[in-house]
Amino acid sequence: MIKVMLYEDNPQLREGLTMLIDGSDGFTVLAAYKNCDNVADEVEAWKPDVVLMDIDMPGTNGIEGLKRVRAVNSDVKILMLTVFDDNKNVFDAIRNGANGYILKKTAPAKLLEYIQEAASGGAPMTASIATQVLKMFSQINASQNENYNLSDREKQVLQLLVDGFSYKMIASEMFISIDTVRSHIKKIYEKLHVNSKSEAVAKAFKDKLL
Amino acid sequence: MIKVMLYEDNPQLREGLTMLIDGSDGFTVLAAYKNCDNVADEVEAWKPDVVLMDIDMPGTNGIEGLKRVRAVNSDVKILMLTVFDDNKNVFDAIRNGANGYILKKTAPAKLLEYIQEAASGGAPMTASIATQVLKMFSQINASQNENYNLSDREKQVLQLLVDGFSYKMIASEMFISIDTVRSHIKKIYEKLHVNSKSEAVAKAFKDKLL
DNA sequence: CCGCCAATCACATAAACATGTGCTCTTCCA
DNA sequence: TGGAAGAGCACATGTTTATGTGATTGGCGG
Repeated sequence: MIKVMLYEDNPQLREGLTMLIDGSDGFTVLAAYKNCDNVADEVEAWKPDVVLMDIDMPGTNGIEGLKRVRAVNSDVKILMLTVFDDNKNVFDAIRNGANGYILKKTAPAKLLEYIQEAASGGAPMTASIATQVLKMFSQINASQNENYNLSDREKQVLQLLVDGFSYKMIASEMFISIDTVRSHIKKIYEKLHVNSKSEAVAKAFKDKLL
Repeated sequence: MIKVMLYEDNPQLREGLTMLIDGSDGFTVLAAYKNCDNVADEVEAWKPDVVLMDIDMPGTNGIEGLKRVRAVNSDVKILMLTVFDDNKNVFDAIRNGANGYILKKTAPAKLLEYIQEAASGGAPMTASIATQVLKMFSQINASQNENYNLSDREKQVLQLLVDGFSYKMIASEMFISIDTVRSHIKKIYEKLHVNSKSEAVAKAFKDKLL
């Protein structure tokens, strides 16, 4: 029996969902609230398996509610429920440890399926939400790997520069003379098209060279 | 009618999938290949709506195949198909523009549903895959924000340092004297606990200060 | 076998940086 | 109302970087 809690401000929807879920085999609704003002205490008291959390609620919204629950409990599964698949909320929800993110227009049968999946450790999400997530992901990793053809030795030097070593320190770290360090660094600058240490360091991070 | 292409090295599975998909209303299989060696040409020739691509194939694997298709066509929907929900492949697939990622053990009815969703612009994925994705996401954004209490002016200066400006350039950019730039930077170093420009730049990236 | 290139070292010079000390203003708030 | 903190400026000194020119060695491929 999967124990569910519900946070949804709209009375019709709250009742409808309660009836749907509570009336289905294998599911029970422990409680349903119209806002998240005391969500942390309530979740601790009822100890549900899954919490369905509307995002757009007056007062404490769903994202804030999510944070409060996660502050005291990282086990309970939390499914975010929303009308729109807008970018910012999806992002915030994911970042704060939501287990899934589904649209309100989801068909009842699907919804039960999603709750089931969440309870068993999966991360259900509507396909349109998943699209958002993938898009964000590829944005994050869009930065491209130009190669720059750094030699092994040059990569070592660059790594040490990034770690904040001075020429002198690099020399003693690598058992070479400081003048050799200079040559390597000059070469690195040419290859990266920069002309200062900090630009090289910045580029190393931006282009994920190391 | 959704036009599907198939890349799968296992003959049984290839035949099975072909029959399943081709035999279902609203779907047709244009072609099925056992490897991706000429995937780019083949996809260009058949112009499918959706490509089902196995990841583990001898010769050109699915990820490589994905890349090749994406090099010439960014519209066709590509669903990756695999036995394991292992981290690295999921990551690579997403990064290279896969539209969805599903497990081979997915039930036939589900599979058709997923193809349908992909064709209409969604990003279907098995719940276990979605879990992986969310996990990666929160890892990426796990980096903690120590604040360091940089003032607005100090943040500006740090930003310019990161962008490769010299003290002189910063001074003229901010309409202040070079000595003021020095004071700001000394203060920044104290707050970040570093003592060189490149360390500050590195820290700015690592801690996502800007 | 010769040339190319990475890696090593040397010397020299000018510019940029790091650090210290000390001085005004203004704003904010206890 | 007085002190803390941010912002601005000045001068001084020593260190580190950036850049140039040039040389030696060993490996690899045509």
